[in-house]
Amino acid sequence: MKQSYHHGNLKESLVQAALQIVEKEGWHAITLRELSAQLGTSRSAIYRHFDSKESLMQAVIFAGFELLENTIAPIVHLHNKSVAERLNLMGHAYLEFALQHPNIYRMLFGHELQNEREEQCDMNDETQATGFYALIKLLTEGQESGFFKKNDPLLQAITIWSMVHGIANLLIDGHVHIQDNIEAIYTMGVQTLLEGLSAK
Amino acid sequence: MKQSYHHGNLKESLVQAALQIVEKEGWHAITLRELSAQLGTSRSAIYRHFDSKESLMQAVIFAGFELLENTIAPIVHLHNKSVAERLNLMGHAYLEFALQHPNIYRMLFGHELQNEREEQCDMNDETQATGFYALIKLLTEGQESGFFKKNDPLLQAITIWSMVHGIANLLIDGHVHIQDNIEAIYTMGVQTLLEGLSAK
DNA sequence: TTTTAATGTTGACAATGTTAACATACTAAT
DNA sequence: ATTAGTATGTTAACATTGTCAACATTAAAA
Repeated sequence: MKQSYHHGNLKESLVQAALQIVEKEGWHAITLRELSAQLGTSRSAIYRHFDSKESLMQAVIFAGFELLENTIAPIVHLHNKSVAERLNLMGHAYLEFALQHPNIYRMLFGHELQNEREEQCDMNDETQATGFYALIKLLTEGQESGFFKKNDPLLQAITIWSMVHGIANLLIDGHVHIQDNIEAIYTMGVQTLLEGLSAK
Repeated sequence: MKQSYHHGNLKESLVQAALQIVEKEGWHAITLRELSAQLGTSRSAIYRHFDSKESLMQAVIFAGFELLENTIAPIVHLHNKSVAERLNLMGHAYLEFALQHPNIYRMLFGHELQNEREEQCDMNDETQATGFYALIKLLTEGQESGFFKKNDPLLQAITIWSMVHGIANLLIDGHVHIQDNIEAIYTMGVQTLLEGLSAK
């Protein structure tokens, strides 16, 4: 009978409950009415904490990026591993995140929430897009040590990201159905990024 | 005053009008009521031709894939060009399609219409996924002539598709903002697919 | 001509995000 | 401690959407 009139922690609870719905059913399944019901509040209590559903989604997106960052960031700092090895681990962790949390991944990188994402995050800010800028830094390091071709590291980073993002999307959106061969696809992608497809 | 009671060509008109809405505003903007209004029929006339909105979307998706096929297919048969050149042209045309018709591209490859897509198209059918199987055939040819590394051409095809699909998605979903450098990104992608990023 | 099938219309329903008007609880100043 | 003010929560209502049922009109078939 703790049904106090005030929830006490509604704002954060809304974000977390929403994030769980995203994880399970995708962000389209988020319904303000069901969300309220789940938390035992009324339909429009949310409007005391967020201007709109869009505004709530911004917070959910932010929480989602934190999950991704927490997966990737630790790998960057494994200074005992080689640049190549760290890149490989990053790519692997990134893909695994997409495959294990496809609905969150789609929320983070899909088109429909582009406005909400840009409102919340500035991807040109190095302190926010830490993963991408870590990738660039690793590539620069790798060039200096003679491991990678000398070239614009930004372009190289986009190329690598494209490959992994492409693999992730093709898999989670059902365009590629090679059972259990996900590892083979990833390996082929890495090998191609390093050595290319040309003979010799 | 040709306002005859029967439209005469409603089914096809619905698909075409819907496809135009997709092109301009994305498939989410499709509203059966507005669609009907546009065609001068009543809101539920559509149910004489399609079981549901989902069923209409299947037809729109099919029409969209035809557009893409018409862009790609001719290139496959340029037998006077080398395999490498044809692959390059295919990739370029594919990316250009995605950039010029982002909303159609998202409808065709996005996750939300996965059910509708699979209901309509069997991507494992060589006669339907002609582009993908043409890619595999080109790779097989290229391997035989010694241009490409000997390897599973299916995996190679997925790798190439991943790269182009990844570039397309990063660009049309606003994750990469390098003005006017789209060509540079594509070139870097192709070069990497061929030669890899490793030095030496 | 009559019957049947195809096609189109109108009215209604439930679900959703949102707002306005009202209610309750916590906080701070007197 | 009382009071005023603010933060938070509730209820009722609205417009929009896809969908269905019941009815209307035209075309095709017998």
